Amino acid sequence: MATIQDVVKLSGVSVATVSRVLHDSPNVLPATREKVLAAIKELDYRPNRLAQQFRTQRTMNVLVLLPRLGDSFYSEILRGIEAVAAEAGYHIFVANTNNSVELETYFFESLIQKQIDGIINFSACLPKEYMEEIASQNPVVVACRYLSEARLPNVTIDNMAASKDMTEYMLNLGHRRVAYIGGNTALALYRSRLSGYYQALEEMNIPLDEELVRMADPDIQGGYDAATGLLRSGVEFSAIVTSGDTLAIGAIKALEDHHMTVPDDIAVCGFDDIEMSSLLRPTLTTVRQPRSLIGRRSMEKLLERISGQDSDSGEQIILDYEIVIRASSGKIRSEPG
Amino acid sequence: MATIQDVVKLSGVSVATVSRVLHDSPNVLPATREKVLAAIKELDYRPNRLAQQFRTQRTMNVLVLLPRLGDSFYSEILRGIEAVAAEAGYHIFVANTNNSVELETYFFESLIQKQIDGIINFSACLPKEYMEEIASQNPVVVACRYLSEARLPNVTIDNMAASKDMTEYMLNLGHRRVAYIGGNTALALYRSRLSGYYQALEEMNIPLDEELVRMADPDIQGGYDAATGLLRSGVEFSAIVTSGDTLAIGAIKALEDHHMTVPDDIAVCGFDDIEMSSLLRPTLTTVRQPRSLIGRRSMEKLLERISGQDSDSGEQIILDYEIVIRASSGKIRSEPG
DNA sequence: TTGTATGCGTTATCAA
DNA sequence: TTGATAACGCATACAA
Repeated sequence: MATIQDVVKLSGVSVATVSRVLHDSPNVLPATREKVLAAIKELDYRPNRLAQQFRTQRTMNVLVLLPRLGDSFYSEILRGIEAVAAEAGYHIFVANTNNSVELETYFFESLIQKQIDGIINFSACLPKEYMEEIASQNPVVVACRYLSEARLPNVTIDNMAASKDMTEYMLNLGHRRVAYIGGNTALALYRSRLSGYYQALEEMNIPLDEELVRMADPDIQGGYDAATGLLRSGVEFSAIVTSGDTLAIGAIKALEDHHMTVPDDIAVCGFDDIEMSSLLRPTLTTVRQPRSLIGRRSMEKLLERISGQDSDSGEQIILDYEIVIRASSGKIRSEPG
Repeated sequence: MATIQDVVKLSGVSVATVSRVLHDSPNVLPATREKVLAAIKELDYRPNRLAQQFRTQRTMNVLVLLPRLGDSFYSEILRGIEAVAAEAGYHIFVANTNNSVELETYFFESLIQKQIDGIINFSACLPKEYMEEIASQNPVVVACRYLSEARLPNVTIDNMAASKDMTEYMLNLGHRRVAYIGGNTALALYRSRLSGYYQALEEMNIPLDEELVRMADPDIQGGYDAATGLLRSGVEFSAIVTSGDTLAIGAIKALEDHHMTVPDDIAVCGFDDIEMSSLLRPTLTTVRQPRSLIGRRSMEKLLERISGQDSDSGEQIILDYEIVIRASSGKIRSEPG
């Protein structure tokens, strides 16, 4: 690879001038510029990015941290992020944290060390205080995670309200024994959704039965296992609210395997509206998050943080959600079940 | 951030010694090591990665290039890659090319410039010759793409044979008018699968009707549109072979929307065996790729290339596939047609 | 066993 | 408008 020194030799000017040409500095004579450009072309010279980044502390790269790559929930979000990033000349890298604190720490170290210009974090397993500390000094946006109490840029829907709305919808269908299958409440995200369920019950004066509340890995298998557990425990219920579409899909499969019909025997609803949810039979009633917008807003916010315009690092961006009624929730029950 | 110079001042030794301690060099007196370690701890000193990388030309980072992030097909592959990478102390970054030559070029430039130590490329939109050129000088593994003629490390199944087997299976069920919905044949991957279809027809002496062959975007919508086109054209067929599960899923949806039953009216099969395929009704008959193994082997191969053991850059790794029979292909037809 | 000094390729400051 | 030169933080060859 040719270096700037090679260009210097061939063009007969100084490094400073080559650098000026490279960055379209105005104070270069056209003739000089031509000479330099010719040399660059002849040598097929391209500036060494690592050296540039080392020197300038800027990479024009942004990292998106996902808890689990391949969750289709994130693909549309990423498209939103990429659209905004491309416009601003940034490139997007994605990394998988597997909800591992170690991995997340590694990637945040990359940020602190300026190997990347910013992080949009959908993972957020690190302690809130630590995240706030880092976010106060580096461009960080947390999306779809954390409670509103966190003092850092945060793009999300109101998970509690959405879960409450969804639960209320089910209750209004006439269900009184409504089970809940949720993700690990160690994550604020799932805690919020569970609270929404609690609140809906409370407001409608329906007693809470802890037997009906199950925690599961937030995937199809997790939903399957949790629903199986509910059935085996013999506890009575006519509907299941979940904190994720994959959980709902797994639960439906378990119900079917136990010869029950959804929604006729048991009504089910999900959360997220992933692509699959409108394709499976029965189609899934769920909460739709504005995925493209989540992506766009997150990246816009990050760009503000990167360019330093935004000193208020505690801003929350709460986006609208939408309850999507499909087949899995069924119709109104004539008599409460 | 503290630098190595700060450690030098605090510990009273030279940079060289600090560096030795940092890299567990044996030739350091225990007492000296203690002093340095104490200083490092007190200053919370962490080596600047960018400077290290710039100096050593090594990053311990590997990039995985995907044509489209969020395709669940890749998630298990990535787990395989990550498992092998973690063992070797490497970290995985993922980037989306959207099948854009520009983006892919950008990321390969990152490789050439040593911003990353290697690339596993599932995208591969660049001209074969260009890729071969880069791969001959840099650690590159191409996976699930390209023909076997390419002279670079390549991990894949035999797409042609798999597609031929799958088509033969459908023909053996008694179908004679078998349509094909495939991805863009600009990609060798889809060319191979289409050839498999052709070969199966030829070997069984079934005349080829080009009206039955459709090209589509390799997603659900693409499959839906292509199947709709087939139905509207009025051409006769009793089965559809596809070059991807998403295409098959879209096709099934189109058939259902036209009041046809799968597999009773039309039999359908996919390719890849993505997660959804065993969950949708009807469950999908398809070709299963050994995804975890594809990931592991790709990363192993890349590590060999990185450590330079492997001078033979043309090695092909062809893995086994498996035909998975489920509901969408239906049973044997008593009378052909 | 330890220290000195050089260079990696670039940008940026200052002087001319 | 241009050039000389000093950083950036680290690793390492060589000397001591």
